[in-house]
Amino acid sequence: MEKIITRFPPSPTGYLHIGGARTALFNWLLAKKYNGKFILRIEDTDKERSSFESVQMILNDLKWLGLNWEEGPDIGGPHYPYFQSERKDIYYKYAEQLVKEKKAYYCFCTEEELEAARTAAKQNNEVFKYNRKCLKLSDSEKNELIKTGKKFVIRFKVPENKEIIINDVVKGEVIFNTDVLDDFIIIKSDGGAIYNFAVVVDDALMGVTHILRGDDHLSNTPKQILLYEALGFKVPVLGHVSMILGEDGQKLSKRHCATAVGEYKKQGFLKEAIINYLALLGWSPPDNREIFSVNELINLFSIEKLSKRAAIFDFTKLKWMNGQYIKKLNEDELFERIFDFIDDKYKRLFDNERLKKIVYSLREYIEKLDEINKYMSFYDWTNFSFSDESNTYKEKYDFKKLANLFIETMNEFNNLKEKNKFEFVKKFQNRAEIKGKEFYVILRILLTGEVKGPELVFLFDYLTKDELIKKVTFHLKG
RNA sequence: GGCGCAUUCGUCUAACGGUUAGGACGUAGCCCUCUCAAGGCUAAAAUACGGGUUCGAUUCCCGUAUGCGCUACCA
Repeated sequence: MEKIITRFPPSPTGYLHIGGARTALFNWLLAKKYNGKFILRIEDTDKERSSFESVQMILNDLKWLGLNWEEGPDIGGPHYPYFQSERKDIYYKYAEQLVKEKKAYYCFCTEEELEAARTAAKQNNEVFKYNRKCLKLSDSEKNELIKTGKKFVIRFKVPENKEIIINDVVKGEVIFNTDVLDDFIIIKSDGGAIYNFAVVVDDALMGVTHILRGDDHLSNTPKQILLYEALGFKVPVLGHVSMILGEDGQKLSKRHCATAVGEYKKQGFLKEAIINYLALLGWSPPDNREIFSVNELINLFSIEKLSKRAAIFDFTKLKWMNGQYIKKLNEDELFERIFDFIDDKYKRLFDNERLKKIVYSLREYIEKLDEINKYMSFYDWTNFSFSDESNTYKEKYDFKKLANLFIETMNEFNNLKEKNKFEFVKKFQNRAEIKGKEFYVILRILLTGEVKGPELVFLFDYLTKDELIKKVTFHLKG
């Protein structure tokens, strides 16, 4: 079997979009599954909108997700260069070839002329198609125009009334008639290639065998197939995956939630969770499972299970999945990955060993790494404040008195190791004379000011006797 | 406007002519429990509409509706 070669060709007009990441993932999974090759190519034919910063961001985010490539702009490869902006000559060469074969022609019509024709067509309720004015130009007329320095573009001569059949591996057979197309431009007046031409030349030259991309490209595909055929290239396997939408069914945008992969990283999403969630958005596994490691995804991935439907991005489910991954992390892994998210305040309060254990004790409470600080205050013995929910208890009990009792009792213990903490709690309960569950509510308020939170026993596990006393002392300060 | 694609619980999806239409997130309830989470169990919740084809349609075909995409010297 021929080696599978896939690619991801982002245009560097911003950060890596979550939808782009999914497209990259599908292509990457396909390449990995069949021991193929995954190529990264930068589509920066539009100089106005492209930037080098974007290239950097996109590369970083892809690397962070673990979607590595065998050929690309930073590492090179046999089909160098991997920036389309540096491949101008190649495109021009192939365009000239088409002109020579009379499959394409020079067009000297100005943008203004075309715009006028377009608006005229619109007014008459007609479909605009380029009128092939320049196709009728004689060689001498052409040469004359070129001599005067008149700018020109190269147009592809679209065959008339021909059916183009796309055997899309996702959508199935899709048929277009060439009559809906007009002679589209392949080379701009500045000599640069238009997207549809550049992709075809690049994919063919780079030996790309399978293309999975957003279905916004489906309508471009007949043009591309025409070009493949005209250039004598083999048409690769094509699959158009539906797009990712926001909760209102509109294209996913910042209005809905974060769209940049980098933003998810910043919020404390694990790359495993993002990969897993994205894989399930538009693809389904053979069984009912939902949590998959990257290797499992590589094994299970198949084009046949790609969905035709557009999918709405569900931030809540992503969070749930992220929580699942966080819970699976061991103490060291969690600490390493969450460290940068922890407030310096807490890093000063606890040494790393203790901080690691404390963070681990909170792993079931967070769905994103950046939520950790919200729960860290539970352990903060340098601060205290009553929450609103504790008000009714505040009226019922004298916390000043309880605090004194707490400290008095605590001082009878050298430390809180092992059984001591339970003995202390029992002793304190007896002296406080509060029965059953209510006692624990009171103890919780006394120690944290809250009526809810992580298990109280953690406090006795990870804070020292002195720290607990200091914490309770806040009640005595008026 | 033209062309194309899509349409199963609120959301992601399974069922490739025969199922009580399955799972997951979310929601609600119960259990566990010092609270909250986590976990376990249970419940409510879907085949857009109208025609065919067929013994039988979520599934195949044709319309309609709705949504989306393309229709650029953007990608």
